[in-house]
Amino acid sequence: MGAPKQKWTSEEESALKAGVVKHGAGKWRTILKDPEFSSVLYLRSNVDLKDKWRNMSVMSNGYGSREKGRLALRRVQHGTKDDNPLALATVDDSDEYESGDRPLPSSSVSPQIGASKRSMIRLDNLIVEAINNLKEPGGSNRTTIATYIEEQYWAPPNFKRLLSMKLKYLAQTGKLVKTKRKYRIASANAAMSDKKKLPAMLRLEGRQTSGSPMRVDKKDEIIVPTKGQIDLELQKMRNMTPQEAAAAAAQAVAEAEAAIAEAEEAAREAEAAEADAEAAQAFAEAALKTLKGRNTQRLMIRA
DNA sequence: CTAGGGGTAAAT
DNA sequence: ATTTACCCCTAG
Repeated sequence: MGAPKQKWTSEEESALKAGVVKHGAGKWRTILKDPEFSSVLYLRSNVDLKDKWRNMSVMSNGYGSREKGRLALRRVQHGTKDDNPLALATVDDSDEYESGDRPLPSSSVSPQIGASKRSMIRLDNLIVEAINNLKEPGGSNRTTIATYIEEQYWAPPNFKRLLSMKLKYLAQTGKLVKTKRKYRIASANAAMSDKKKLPAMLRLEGRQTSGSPMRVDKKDEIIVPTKGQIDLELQKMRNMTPQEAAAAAAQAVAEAEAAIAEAEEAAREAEAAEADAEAAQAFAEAALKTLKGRNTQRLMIRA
């Protein structure tokens, strides 16, 4: 009935995102068929892709389609659920403080309104993915992480700055542990004030090429797709050559993300909706700019 | 096939 | 209780 449950790995999510950027949202079967992604997504069906994309959209953005009923006022239900995403600001500690010990008071790192987060899960995921995939014993330092992400994806102009900001933030909130300039994913039971929410992505990609005994039902098929939707900007991009489209889309997305982060940084106290609106606008502008202008050469490449 | 509505159930 | 992954079905 339901399903045996198989969490999507970050590789799969990345492949899906890259696939959407490359072929457009909705071309699930094409993405699946693309040798570029099939190595990662061969266990998923076109419907899985569609559903996953739906879930992802619903999460990050407001509501892609499902869960249309509820609105943004999700926080504070019965006292258990108030995570505090934005702990930045307040005290700007001067960078390095190497002692491998972070205090993390057991109660309320900072009061926080905790109502506007909905926007920046992306870079977080990228960082986690980078650390996970780099698999360096003591963790990875900022440069290594930056290099990894830059190689796998398209790096925004101010990426370095963003990354530093993010890293600092993640370390502050205990999602990452910083030791001697290296970052590790926080372990499940460490650095968690109370029972806040934790990354929960430290599973080690348990899926391998060999046929797993379970779940070999009716997967893989191959056919051809037709539609897509994402955004009007991306629609237009589809008329370009695949490479141009990929480059333009990648840049637009990267810039939109940068805009999101900056919007949040600048107006941390503003509503999430506000930031989202700005991001959407930035996205559109970036897309248009890229469209009519230069052909960026950078592409998203996945091995 | 795809979008999207609806649902079950496993994780958290 | 919510989130997440998968399934199913229908209309287009």
